[in-house]
Amino acid sequence: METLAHEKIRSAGPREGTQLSACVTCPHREAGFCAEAFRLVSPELRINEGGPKFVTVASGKQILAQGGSSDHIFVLCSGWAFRYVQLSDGNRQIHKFLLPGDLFSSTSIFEDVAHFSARALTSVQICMFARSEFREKCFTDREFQSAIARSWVADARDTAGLIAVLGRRSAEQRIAYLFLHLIQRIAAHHVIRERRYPLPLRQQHIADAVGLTPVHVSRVLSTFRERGIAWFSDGVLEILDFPELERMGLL
Amino acid sequence: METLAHEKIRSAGPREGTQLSACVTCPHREAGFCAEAFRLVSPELRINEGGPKFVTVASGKQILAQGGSSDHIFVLCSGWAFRYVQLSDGNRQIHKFLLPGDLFSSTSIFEDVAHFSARALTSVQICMFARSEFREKCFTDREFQSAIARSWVADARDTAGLIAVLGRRSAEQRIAYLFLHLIQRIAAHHVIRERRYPLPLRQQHIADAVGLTPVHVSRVLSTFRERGIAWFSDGVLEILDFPELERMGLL
DNA sequence: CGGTTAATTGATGTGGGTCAAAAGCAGTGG
DNA sequence: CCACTGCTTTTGACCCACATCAATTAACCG
Repeated sequence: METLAHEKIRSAGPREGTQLSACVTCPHREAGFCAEAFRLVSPELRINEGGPKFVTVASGKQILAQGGSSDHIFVLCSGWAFRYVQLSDGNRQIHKFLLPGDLFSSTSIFEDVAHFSARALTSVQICMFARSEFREKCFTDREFQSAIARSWVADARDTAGLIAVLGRRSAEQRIAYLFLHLIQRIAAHHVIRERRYPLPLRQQHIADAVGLTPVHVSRVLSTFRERGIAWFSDGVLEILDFPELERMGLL
Repeated sequence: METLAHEKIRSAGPREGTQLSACVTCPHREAGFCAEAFRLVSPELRINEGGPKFVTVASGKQILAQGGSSDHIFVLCSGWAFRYVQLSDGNRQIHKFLLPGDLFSSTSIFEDVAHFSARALTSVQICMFARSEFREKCFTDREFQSAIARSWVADARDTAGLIAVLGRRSAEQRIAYLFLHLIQRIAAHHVIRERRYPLPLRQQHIADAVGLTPVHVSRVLSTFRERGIAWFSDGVLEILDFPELERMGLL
């Protein structure tokens, strides 16, 4: 269990400077995202004295462990990560991919024991806030509470969608759904050129997210290519026939 | 689409009286539950002038329609209901069974358009509160906000569990999980005798909840009977070998 | 007593899992 | 520059859990 405790933790310097430098070190150069990460948490929030803590976690490393507790709220500043449930048989089920600006979990504001694990997909920068501060702000700041609520509602929506997809849809529909879902979220931050989306996943992650085996994911992706629907490789997804993908992936 | 608009809506009389009479008419006689239903919403909450509205909905009727909007929050007072997502191909995926005392959805406090449908499983009594009141109380009443947060956290937990089960578990594991999950929730209100639990579901509902066909659910339930694990029929679940069920249904 | 809805059971089909081999590719070190 | 290693993806052969289709029974009900 190599969780955050094992990672280097440093206190942030001046906010603007730290954000920008964090972005520069991010492998995806998502400078625009870092601002997003703080829109939610609002500028005057402070942990103890020195401001929020920043943490860098290497690609593939575990960030949170299911059942573990922390008195911090995590916000992803740069890079990608994902939340998952670890099953007793060693399998895992990914239930959310985290993009810069996302809270790791909005519920973590009110629960100290995490019911999920989280892992870095790329090298990531994380910002940590004291739960007590966050919770207090939830009572006193209406704007803040609304922001949390929006994130909560979006989460509930996505989650219900994923349940429906896992319960009722075929392999290709599941993957189409996942692609469409991620595309939407990426497009919300990014300006996209030529329908090419950065998607730093392995086929294994897709499999873990939609309840298939990596072998079968590979086969389905092959048919997507043959049929001229979408081309996924090396962390880039290129959409060739959007209407068709949408037809398959729509609930 | 026969939603609530088509149902008889009447204003509540004196609270205590109405609650109790509601319970008497409930086919499951869950008198103890109704108190639960109001623990969350707290006694001094009022809609407009006349107090909360009560609604009775017959078994099998739709209560909320996905995409529909309402400016009320629904609380289930008696009977069972369920939330589901309606798919474009006519299938549905149940993602939560509602027991007396449950909010239909805690997110509905902050979203006016529902992302799910809801239907009565038995004849049910529902209590409706104005969203504006609910939301306001969320800002001003810490106790209330904590209660909402608890319900939210529990929901997120259950939801993550269900996703894992749908993505990674076999038919019998899914059904075992569902049984254990419901048993836990029932036992939280009820005193249970002889491991017999009232579960007013058809096999169709089980199928819709765990992503199987009713035919296959029937087969799995048969093996549960043959193996002396559990006996489900006529809305009653009897557990014969709890350890075995738990072994199968555990995440 | 027919009509309806739920559950059971059997026969058959198939989507996706499992197993295994091979190929591509990046990193590493000599 | 090349062999070696580890990781990911691809491909093929085979299998099985669950779906589908269909017929039968059971329970309920006006």
